[in-house]
Amino acid sequence: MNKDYNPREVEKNAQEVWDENSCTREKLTRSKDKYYVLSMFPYPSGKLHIGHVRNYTIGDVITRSNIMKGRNVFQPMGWDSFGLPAENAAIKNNVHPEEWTKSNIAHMRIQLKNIGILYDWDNEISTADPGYFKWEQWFFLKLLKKGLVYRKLSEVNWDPVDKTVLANEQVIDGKGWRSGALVERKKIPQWFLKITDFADDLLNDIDKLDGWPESVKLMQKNWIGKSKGLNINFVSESSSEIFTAFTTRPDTLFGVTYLAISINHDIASNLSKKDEKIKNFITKYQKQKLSEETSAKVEKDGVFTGKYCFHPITQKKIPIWIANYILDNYGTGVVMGVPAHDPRDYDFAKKFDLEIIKVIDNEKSTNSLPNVEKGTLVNSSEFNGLKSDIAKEKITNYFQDNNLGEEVVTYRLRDWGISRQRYWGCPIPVYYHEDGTVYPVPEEDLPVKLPKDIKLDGEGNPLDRTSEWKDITCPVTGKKATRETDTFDTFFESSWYFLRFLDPHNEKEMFNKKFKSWLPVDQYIGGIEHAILHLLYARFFYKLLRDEGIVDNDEPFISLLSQGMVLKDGAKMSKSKGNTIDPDDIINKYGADTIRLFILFAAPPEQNLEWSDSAIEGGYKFLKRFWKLSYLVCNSYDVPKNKNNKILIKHNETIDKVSTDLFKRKSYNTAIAAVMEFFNSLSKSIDEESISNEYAKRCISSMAKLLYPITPHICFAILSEIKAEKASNPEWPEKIEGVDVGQEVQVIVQINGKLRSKINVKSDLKEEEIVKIALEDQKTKEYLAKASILKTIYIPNKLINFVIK
RNA sequence: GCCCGGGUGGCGGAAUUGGUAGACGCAAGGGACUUAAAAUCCCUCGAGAGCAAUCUCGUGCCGGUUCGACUCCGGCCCUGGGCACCA
Repeated sequence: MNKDYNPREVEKNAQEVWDENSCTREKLTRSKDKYYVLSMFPYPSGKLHIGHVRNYTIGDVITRSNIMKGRNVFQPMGWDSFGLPAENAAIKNNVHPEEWTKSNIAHMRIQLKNIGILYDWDNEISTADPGYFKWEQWFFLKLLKKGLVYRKLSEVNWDPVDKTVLANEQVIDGKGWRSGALVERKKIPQWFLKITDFADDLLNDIDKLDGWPESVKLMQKNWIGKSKGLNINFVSESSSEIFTAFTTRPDTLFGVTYLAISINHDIASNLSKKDEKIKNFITKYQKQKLSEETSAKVEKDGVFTGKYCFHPITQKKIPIWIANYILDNYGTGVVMGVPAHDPRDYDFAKKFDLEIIKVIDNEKSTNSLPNVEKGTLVNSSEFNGLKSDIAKEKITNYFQDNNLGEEVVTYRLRDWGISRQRYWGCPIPVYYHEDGTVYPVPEEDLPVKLPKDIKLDGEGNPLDRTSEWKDITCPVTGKKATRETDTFDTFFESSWYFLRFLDPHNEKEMFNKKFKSWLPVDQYIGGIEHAILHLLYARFFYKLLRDEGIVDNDEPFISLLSQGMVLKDGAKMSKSKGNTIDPDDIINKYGADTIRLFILFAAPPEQNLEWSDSAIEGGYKFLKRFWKLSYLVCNSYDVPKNKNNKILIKHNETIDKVSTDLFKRKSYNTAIAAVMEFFNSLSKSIDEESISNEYAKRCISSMAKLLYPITPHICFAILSEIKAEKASNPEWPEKIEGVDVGQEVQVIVQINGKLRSKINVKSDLKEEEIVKIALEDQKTKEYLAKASILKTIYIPNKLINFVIK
């Protein structure tokens, strides 16, 4: 051990030892005490960013602390290597996506190794590897056979200049990012997975996810959005046409003053054939994207169809409009307009001067409309005076009994569109005959690989333009055929990667059943931005795998830690803002332990983290002090006798505290604070020479063990110096016995809830005795002098509150 | 707009089940060491009043519940994430 802390040397030594001792294959043969730690694998964008460092440091703390507790921990790492940035780089720098991706991976792998994370590198995977994506093609064909996959027309962002489909992020203010052309909506046939068949399964199983944050579970529940409502039939005046509107608020039925239908509704397109005005309206808004967000925010617009229908109860005539804010992928694409009780309908009615009838009364509604709250019905004939919930039920029954409508259950969740018109993705393994018939690629021809020789210039879809790849002869019929040129959504790859990690080199199957016992993943760690889509798709995929008998359980991730983002100057780090931090710079300057320490100390894991250059310096200083003190204790501290055991009590308290923080609370910042506190006390005891050499060593060793999961390199070096200890993955420290009996505790004394005094008492005293001591306390006496005690509240070992007059 | 988080000193944060607000750290100020600087070490550090003991106020804003509220309830403001083709 050198006198001075040299992170570069310390880290190199430790990493060499860990590298040599890795034996993943042997580990995976045993499932006793198995613990599968998974951090969300990165997209290989080129450089690790601080968010990755945070994610992977948390994963490593969980991994190392569990190894120390004797668990058999598997922690893999790989690459989510298909995706848009590779194509963008190809267009910009004329480099092949594969080449670009591979060199990024090579660089980022080194970066990860430099942080000292204990990965099972033998099991590394890359999703762009045909050995990986072969199995998702194989699985897709299973689903196709089962009828869980279908094709339908669906809208995309179409850049009319580049003749290409754009991702949402490539559309800026409605214009294409490269061409600047006004982006249009275009309907093309695309593949879908029937996730809606599993809506109830996905919803109900959320209750099994005890180890997930409530917020994430709630977000998923709301996303699935199961709701009971009523499909109401409105009969048209002029013909026998029926408009079925879905509503979750039958209680507002008497407030309906118009009917609004979506521009994509069949009736709308029929009318547009005859009416120029309607045609223009539809053409205009068909070019614009309509999401829930735009539906809420868009300037409401509409066109009157000239038609009316009858209110199903009052028989009043109601105008039918085509409106730009009606979603056609939720409900029926027809909405009953209730301006008084829906903000969007309100805006619409105001603009077109439609009638507004208030039918719900509550405290809030006295003078402000629209009012979405429940309340008591008014202006609703025989339903007047009923509360919303009862009215909903009665009105629903009325409709069912009179065949005017039907109670239905709807979901917000939509089927998962998995087609992407991109080159850098996994080819969808089907082909088409000239008549359009779909054929699955025979299993023995899998994987369908990507052609290497392609032209990527931002125009069109390269696969569509590569006829050597696209045009084939049908292996079954010998007829001319063309391959599917769409590739999978990259969420497809990340929905099952945690299986493949266990058996990455298997050429015969997706995943061998002997690894089943390693599932589900015990601890999953990743960014909160994935709370819905990725996690929902992975849960869905797991159920599909279960139904195929590939896995045995219902849910893939037992416990989930959703980490917050890393901010600089209050904003998300991004290249455009120029506020990025390169982890390499920090590691070069201070070492990996410092960045690990800082990133865990600066904020609790699930919260956003504000980056600070000066605070990182503080972490470095602490490690230097820790090194210096350890050196002193190991080399030149020689005090034979222990003078008091306060510091030993602190030793024990710190072990308790850090154990709870690491294993139960996942509160790494407070665990570090506790160790720092202990360090300060120990430092003082050593200065005062009140602790013996033997106990000082014991304290240093415990501290190195407590910090081992967080700053493993320096702790490895210090434990090596103490010699008696196992330096690599040591055991979790134990308390010193017999030092903390008969402790004193501080009890605070409050008068009317205000802190007035503090008393020290033995922790095993009874309530009466403690109250007696408190009443004798000088300060308390002063406050109680002229008062009478109305009530005494005692919280054991914490406080006494005298309520006085 | 909707769904889910967050708001506490100059800054990052702590307070685990409603019970001492500000642990731990950063920055700042003062001091020691040094020819000097760096490094290191020591002291002070929410606001106001007071010579002091000490007192009053204080956890985004307004109100409520409670002996007691950063914590629970109602309303509002600001801010981060998600809204289905970024991953």
